[in-house]
Amino acid sequence: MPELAEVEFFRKRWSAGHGARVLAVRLHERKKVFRGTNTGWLKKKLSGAMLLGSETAAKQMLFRFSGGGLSRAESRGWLGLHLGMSGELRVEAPGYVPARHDHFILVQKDRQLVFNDPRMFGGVLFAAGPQPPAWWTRIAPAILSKHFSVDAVARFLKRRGRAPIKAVLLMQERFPGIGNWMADEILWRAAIHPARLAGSLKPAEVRALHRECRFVCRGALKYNAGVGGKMPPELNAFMPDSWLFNHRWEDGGRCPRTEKLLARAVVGGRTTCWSPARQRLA
DNA sequence: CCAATTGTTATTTA
DNA sequence: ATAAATAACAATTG
Repeated sequence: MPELAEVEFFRKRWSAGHGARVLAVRLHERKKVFRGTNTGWLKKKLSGAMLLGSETAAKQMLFRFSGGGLSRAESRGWLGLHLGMSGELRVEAPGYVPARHDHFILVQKDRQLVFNDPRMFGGVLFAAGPQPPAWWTRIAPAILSKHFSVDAVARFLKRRGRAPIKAVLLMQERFPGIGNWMADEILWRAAIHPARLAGSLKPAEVRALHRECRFVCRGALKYNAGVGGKMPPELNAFMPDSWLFNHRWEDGGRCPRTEKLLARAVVGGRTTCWSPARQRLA
């Protein structure tokens, strides 16, 4: 489910708890989402801590804490959440009883912040120290930042020249936050067939790809991230019908620009939707 | 029972 | 050695 904008959408839900203390941490320590994380330590550090604020980068979320079990020298706690394929964040009432797949809960006086992930491809990370940890600072610069230049994209496409462009768009090291539907939306707008080899794109196509990456990120954030309270299956209600998004899963769906039938196949290992009338292989 | 799923990573293949 | 393809992870739904 969660790509760039949905991740931002879920982070905003938990911002209800900014400025409030964590009274208790509830977690299922043997669950896969805690792989590589010391849950006893995390629990100790966060109990009594103040949730200061949060941010997103790509598909990651970072929540900042102070106080609680953190020492004076550590100063800050850094909670990283990744939603994987099926994760979501919710806010529940103080008396809420954890349900199936609620793997991690921050209990506050007026609410409970719930991390739920049935398939557990997501993850919970934690670090303590004055500066944010490497797993956060190493995330590639955002597509909507000035570091995402046509040149950088062109160089990356050359380096990954023999892979299908669809697969390359999913590489977080250069296209942070892009997921399956955004990649298809970008290629559809740029009129590039998803199976084209990345190294075969002409300069004009690389420029179009760069432009549409930014357009789709902006639009996704505008339509998906700012809408309060609604769950993702309903998010598409806010996407314009002029986007591929609203047609891509529907059998017999038609391209909003050509009205011709859309095609679906596995490209680069993922189910891919495109408009054969707009996106040609040659 | 089979196939599908908006993600990532380890392993295998080329 | 490098990069691309594939399998695996886990749970649920159709």
